[in-house]
Amino acid sequence: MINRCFNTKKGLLFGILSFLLEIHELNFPKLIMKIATYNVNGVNGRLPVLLRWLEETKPDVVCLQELKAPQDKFPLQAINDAGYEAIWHGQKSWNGVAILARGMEIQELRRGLPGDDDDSPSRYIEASINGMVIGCLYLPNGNPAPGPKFDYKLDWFERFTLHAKQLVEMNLPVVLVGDYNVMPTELDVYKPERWVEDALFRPETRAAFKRVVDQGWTDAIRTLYPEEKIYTFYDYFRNAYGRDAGLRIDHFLLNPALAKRLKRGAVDRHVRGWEKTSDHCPVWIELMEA
DNA sequence: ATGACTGGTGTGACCAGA
Repeated sequence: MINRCFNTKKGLLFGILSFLLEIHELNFPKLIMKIATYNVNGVNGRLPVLLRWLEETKPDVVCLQELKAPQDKFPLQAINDAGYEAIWHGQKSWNGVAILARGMEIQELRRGLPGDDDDSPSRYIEASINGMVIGCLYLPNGNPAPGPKFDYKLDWFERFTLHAKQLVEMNLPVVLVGDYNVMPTELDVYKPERWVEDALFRPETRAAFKRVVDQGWTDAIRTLYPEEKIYTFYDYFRNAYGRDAGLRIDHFLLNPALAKRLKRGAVDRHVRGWEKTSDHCPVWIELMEA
């Protein structure tokens, strides 16, 4: 078979090319790094969906939000069996964030933001993976607004903004990814006029998001799709998914060192149509290796 | 505009989500 293959010029060329590709693969195993974010809305209740999606799309790094599980109820064994290492910051009933990585070491840098109280909700975890800093966040919802919950959202945003300022200027690639609970512009809401009073879309919220971006961050998905309606969340109510009545609230912010490596990205919208699914869709980007 | 779903908790006319 091989002899016959190399008996022709075409066959020989094919053989050489295959050999070179193989060498290339061996020396540069990760030309593309795929990073995903997924607000699972309960990591244990969502486990079959999460594992199915991991198997289907095989991201290299995954940021999860809304684990809704205490620290000792994180399904580590199932995640390991799927081929992923994990660090997580759990909490009883609500919140909770995790970072998963396939075939790479995860070095935890911090959990919680500078200035958080000791008993603050589990909304931020940060790690270094393969020379890249990854901050996984679950920003407070803030409703009803105005009120103490909205004040808490803006306070959290302020602490996050200060931390982001430290990271954006680093000479390392940095991504701040997760559920921001912000629709940055009218293009990110199916019906903007209905949401102007909502904590996810109020002028103060959008202004807070803009202050972070203006530090020098790149909103990866909006950069890839400058004009398109693209949603990452659909309410369980009123057949929102079927009507495409969605919101874009899950974001990747890339610092300048990383933004130049952005190649592709998309929402795994179909996952929202699965049985027992989250109200959020997984979202992912692909980065060229430096 | 309202209430419609869902997960977690642990049976609460519960809470919170977005």
